[in-house]
Amino acid sequence: MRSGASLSWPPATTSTQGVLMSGIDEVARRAGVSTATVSRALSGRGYVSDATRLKVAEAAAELDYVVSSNASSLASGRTRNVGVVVPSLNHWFFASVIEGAESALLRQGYDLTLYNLTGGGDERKSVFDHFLLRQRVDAVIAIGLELTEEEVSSLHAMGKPLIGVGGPIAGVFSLIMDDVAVTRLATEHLLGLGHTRIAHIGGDKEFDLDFHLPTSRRSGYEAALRDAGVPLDEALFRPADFTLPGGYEAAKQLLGSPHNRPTAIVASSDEMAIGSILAARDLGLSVPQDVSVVGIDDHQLAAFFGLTTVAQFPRRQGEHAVEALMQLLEPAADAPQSADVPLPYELIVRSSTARAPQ
Amino acid sequence: MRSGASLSWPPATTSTQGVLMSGIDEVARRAGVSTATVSRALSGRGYVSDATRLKVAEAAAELDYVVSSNASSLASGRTRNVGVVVPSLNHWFFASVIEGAESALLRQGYDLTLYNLTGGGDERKSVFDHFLLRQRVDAVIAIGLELTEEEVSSLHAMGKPLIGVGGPIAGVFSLIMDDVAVTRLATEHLLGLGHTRIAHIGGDKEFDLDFHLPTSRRSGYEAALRDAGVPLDEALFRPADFTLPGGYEAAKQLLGSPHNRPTAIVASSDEMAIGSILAARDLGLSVPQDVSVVGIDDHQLAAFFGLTTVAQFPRRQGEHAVEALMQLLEPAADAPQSADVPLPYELIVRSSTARAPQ
DNA sequence: GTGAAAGCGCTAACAG
DNA sequence: CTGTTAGCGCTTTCAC
Repeated sequence: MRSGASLSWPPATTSTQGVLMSGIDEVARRAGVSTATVSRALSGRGYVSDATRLKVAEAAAELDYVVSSNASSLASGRTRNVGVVVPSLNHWFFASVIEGAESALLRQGYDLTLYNLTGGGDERKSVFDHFLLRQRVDAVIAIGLELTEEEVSSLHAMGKPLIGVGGPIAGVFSLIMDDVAVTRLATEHLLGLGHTRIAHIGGDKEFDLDFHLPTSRRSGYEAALRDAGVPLDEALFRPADFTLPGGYEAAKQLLGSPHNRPTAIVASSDEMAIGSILAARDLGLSVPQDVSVVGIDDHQLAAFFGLTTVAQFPRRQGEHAVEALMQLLEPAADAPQSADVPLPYELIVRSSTARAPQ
Repeated sequence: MRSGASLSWPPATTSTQGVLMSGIDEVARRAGVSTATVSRALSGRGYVSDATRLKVAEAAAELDYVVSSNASSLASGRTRNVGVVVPSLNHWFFASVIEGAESALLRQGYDLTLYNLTGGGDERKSVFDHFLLRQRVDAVIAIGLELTEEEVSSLHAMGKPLIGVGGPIAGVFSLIMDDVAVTRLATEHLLGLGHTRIAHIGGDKEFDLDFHLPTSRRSGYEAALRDAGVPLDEALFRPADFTLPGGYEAAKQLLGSPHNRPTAIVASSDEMAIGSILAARDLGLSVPQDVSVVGIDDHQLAAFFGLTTVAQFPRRQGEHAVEALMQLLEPAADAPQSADVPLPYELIVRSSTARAPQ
């Protein structure tokens, strides 16, 4: 159970602090300047001569000085920390957005504190009523979450920037994909290969409550068919829950239908698309000879399954959210780019799609 | 791109803080006591009469008072925040441990700040040299990471408790599975079904550098065979990288061998086991009639694939780590349980294993 | 049990 | 460009 170390800690001394914590005044003394100058030199805000800045930097390095973020935050009102709220961690999309945000924040010297709402209602309430309000974060990023007006306005009242990723939040700046266009592209790929009986596995109502993502994607699919003059067929739509097993079930139904079996499937997520591929196999149908499958995401397993998909680059979305935040948080920044560019997406053709049979 | 809200924030006023931030003195005034009493009443440390405590709680509630964690941390030296360092988020095991830790911490009123090292060497250095030292965390949990002596000792010097999960760290208290026993159990399950040509897909050297996990698992496999009097066969071992594609490749080699094809496979992870199942299918072999497969993890997809596996409950490991930490961080705690209990594991039999053929 | 007062370690005016 | 001087909002001795 343990690797030879005892649980008690610190080893022997019970000093509250570690031993070698040098403070700003030690650095000041060593560099022969005032603490104010040290602060300015190290933080970069305010005028300091290059010579002084160098001396200070040296002194700080020699002493292994690291600012106390608490003292700094208390004095300045800025924490250099952002809160990230997610519904769950065990999802490729959320995890990827967080990874992107985390590395972008790290680069800026910011910390990321994570609030995972998997637990349920109580957790959510305490996060918004308590945790996010204790002056520990400068801003919050909400991923794949629809916030209530109350939640938005309490953050709002604290003067904390809030940015949404993966779904629009009423009255809040959000990064969202053009879901209509994405699904249209996937569908057009299939139409271009000569398919006309194209099924769609979309999200079910439950998901729609949050973001209308299922609806948007479905309308992209329908628009593509309409433009191509292909009649819509209710029987070719199946709702599912975005997971692999869900996609499997839905595809089984679609592909098992005795009449007019679809020759292609557009799934609203790669996991559902992979489930569809497995369902086809279990029915003895081959992909892509008998049925073509296209997903949306470019999930880590997509390549392995040879899945044709529309990539949506979630890591980049996380980075993007951070960049947008920085424009608000760091007025000094040279505003490298507006946050107003559309999120990129891209059709990646692999081996799960081919010319329509016959 | 945006949902109707402009990027500028806060809406109009440029006040650095929000509007309605009540401080401890307002609470004190309203409750008719001193700020010191409010602090004691709300934090629970120090003597306060029940009557006073109640009055204070009411006043605080009415004012929506939330302590400023920075001010509190600066004054007390405790941050009520723990740092969690992981190699990556997009892994079932890591994400699950974090989820467990996060919810346990939330329950204790602690925040979790995340340090994801996916980026590479530089990132890691700055996390350990800078981020973890700025007095923002009371302790750190390292998941699936081998820390260098330096890294351990700098945390150590700060007096910060450190606990490892998913691998032992030299000289540091760690939660680890009994990997030998786990793999032995999986192998014995197969032996009990009459299999004797049992292959093992383990981790490759790269992973062994960190935790000797591959080696431990392999020796559990070998011990089980030895005890059953089954001779070892080098040809029945294949290293892989713990991923689904990796398991697929390895299983293809194993199951494609012209002579003495194994009738069963023990994989060191569920993803590799699932890869093995897919490989068997692609070779036209059926699972479990022709070949049995058992994994280790109880990954979220295990049930869908009918995979027999040894569950290792990573969420619980995260919670467990937090409990151990709390014993150090909160002396007042009634020490409910020693951290010294072994981590639980459990064989879950599904449909990927059956009696050996013939 | 409760209040008064002295900081926690840094930043931000303000002078110079 | 740099130093002086006040705090940031709490917690915590120490008296009472």
